[in-house]
Amino acid sequence: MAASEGLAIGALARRTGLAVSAIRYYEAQGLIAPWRNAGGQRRYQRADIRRLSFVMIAQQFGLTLPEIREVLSGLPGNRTPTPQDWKKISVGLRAHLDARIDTLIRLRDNLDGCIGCGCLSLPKCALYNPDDRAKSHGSGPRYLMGDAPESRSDD
Amino acid sequence: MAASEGLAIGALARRTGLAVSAIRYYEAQGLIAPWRNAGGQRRYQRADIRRLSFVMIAQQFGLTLPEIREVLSGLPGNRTPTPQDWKKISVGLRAHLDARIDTLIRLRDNLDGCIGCGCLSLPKCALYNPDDRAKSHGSGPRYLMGDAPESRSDD
DNA sequence: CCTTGACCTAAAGTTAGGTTTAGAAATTAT
DNA sequence: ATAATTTCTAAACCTAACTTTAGGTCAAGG
Repeated sequence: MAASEGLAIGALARRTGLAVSAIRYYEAQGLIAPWRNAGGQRRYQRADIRRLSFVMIAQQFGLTLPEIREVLSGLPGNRTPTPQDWKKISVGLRAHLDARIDTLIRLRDNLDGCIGCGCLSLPKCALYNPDDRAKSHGSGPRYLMGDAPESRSDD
Repeated sequence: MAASEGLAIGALARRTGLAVSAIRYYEAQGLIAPWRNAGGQRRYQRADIRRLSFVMIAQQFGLTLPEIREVLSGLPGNRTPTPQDWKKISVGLRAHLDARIDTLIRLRDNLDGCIGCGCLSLPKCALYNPDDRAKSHGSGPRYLMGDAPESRSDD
């Protein structure tokens, strides 16, 4: 139990609730950068607990790992982040979340308008053009709404 | 151009904007059930345009394909769905959407509360327990928030 | 010293939602 | 009757975000 040797990966895992394999994966994705001890094992700073916590929260908000890496790059590299530093990058998260909420609310309003109108399959239906790409998760269909129907005879 | 022979898969693809491969995939997932013509090719009803449109909209709302299949099972099997039928299952969508919006708003409020408090890594932070599983997309971490930290010494 | 548990790397496997490819058969157009 | 499209199936491939496995090393306790 050396005082200032840093946390081993297992300890960090217990502190964050993440799997050890996930922490190693995050490192491969450039989200966290431990140093190595004499034996080649990873050692982490206590501040990394907070860093990983931030990653988990940002994921709940729907950000991808590359996006989170981008946000984290807003932290100072030369010193341990202060609460102010965290606050600064959290504001970016807030904006992201606001945008997602707005999109969903607009989608819901459109649905309300459509529930009664039976237009569900017309290309002009508002639900088809939420003008945000609604960037679906995963690697979804590339051709979503690619081209217009051949004629205007509808179904 | 036979009158009542049904739509070929390519025609349905053009009408919906989906890729042919996606339509076949949806069939494999039980979302749509065409019949076959004498030569073994798939033929679709005009009502299937609307069915697939519904699938696309539900996806934008964040439902998974199994969930969509479940919702679609609320349609009558013996006849072509009427606007009333569509309206009925759309109400279910609306509920789903409401729940998602509520979750995000609660998440946002928690973030607002946390931005200043610097608690980002404490297990008791509200952001850790949005009590909805916040079911992340993909096959995410199995151990999210699995067990509590060993001691209460925090970072 | 020796054993046990934690750690290491690299590679392969997993899920969701599809796409791509390959080779063959059915349709449609000329 | 051809030629050009479409469509068919099965299997492999793709991305994201991880987990699992295999085989070997490090660290701590007795």
